[in-house]
Amino acid sequence: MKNKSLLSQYSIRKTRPRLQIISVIGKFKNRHFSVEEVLKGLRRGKSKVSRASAYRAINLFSQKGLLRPIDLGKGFLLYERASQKSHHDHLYCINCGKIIEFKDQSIEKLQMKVCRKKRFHPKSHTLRITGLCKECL
Amino acid sequence: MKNKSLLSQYSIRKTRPRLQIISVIGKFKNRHFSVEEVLKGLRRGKSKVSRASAYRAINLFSQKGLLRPIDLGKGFLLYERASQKSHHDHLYCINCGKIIEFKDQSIEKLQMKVCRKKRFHPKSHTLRITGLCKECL
DNA sequence: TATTAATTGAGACTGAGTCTCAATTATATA
DNA sequence: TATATAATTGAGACTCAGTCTCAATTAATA
Ligand SMILES: [Mn+2]
Ligand SMILES: [Mn+2]
Ligand SMILES: [Zn+2]
Ligand SMILES: [Zn+2]
Repeated sequence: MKNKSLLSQYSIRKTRPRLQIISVIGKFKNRHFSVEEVLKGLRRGKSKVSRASAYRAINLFSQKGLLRPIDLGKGFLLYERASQKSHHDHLYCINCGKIIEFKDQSIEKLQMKVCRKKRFHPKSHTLRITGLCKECL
Repeated sequence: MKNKSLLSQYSIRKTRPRLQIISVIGKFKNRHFSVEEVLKGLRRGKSKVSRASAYRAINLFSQKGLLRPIDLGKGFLLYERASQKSHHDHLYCINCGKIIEFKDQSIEKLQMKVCRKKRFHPKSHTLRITGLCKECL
């Protein structure tokens, strides 16, 4: 089945909790989601997966590259399916919560340049711009 | 005295807790610091300022522009004196915790350009690059 | 100095996330 | 397929940063 092969693809051992979590995540489509939302989804589906296992699984999935954590400075992390789109950064509307994605290759290049100058070896970066979207004026 | 005038400068009402907090912050020099570190500093100096007041004061100072919050994704905020240097971004070494500051006007301009294209009104941004500093290879 | 509004401290509380450990389950091998 | 071994799980206690409440205190101002 599809979710099982997804886990093998990322060399993650297949267990019932993990498959249920993957299935809930699938329902979010393209949305960014939190671990607590995954937990709610599990509960709605009568799944008994524990909070600890949900956090463990989602950390593991991020580790293995299946998910990508997104830090919008909300005090908890959001996640997105890594395979659905490649690296990008986010605009975050403080009024309505909307998340706008963008990708800017020139910014990325300049970041690399800064790192070279400082002899810094980047592992990851977060560029988040907070403000008001056009609907919120 | 110096700290009192600092508070008037930012139109912040002068109270003993706030003056003690400012004085502890002064001791950090240029270092980025957390609220809990300020609290430790207060305790070391036998001050009885409460945790609630420390958080309240530091939020107020950030509001008023005396401090600038820095989000390194550690699960809590750090702060720096806003007047000591103008806006800049950070490289953060995951191995030794070192924070390297940088300022890149071309990156800032490209960010504005992204915002214009998306009709987004930026209020603030965080660009943090996480990785290994040259000492940590 | 008296009035009024802002600030404070104590400690209970919240929310996200981690930890422990005995019980369960997946995988590898015979 | 049965068994051994190692990985995973669930329950709930726990941590840590930060917030809240509210009566008591204190600052600004006249
Ligand atoms: Mn995204
Ligand atoms: Mn800085
Ligand atoms: Zn909006
Ligand atoms: Zn380092």
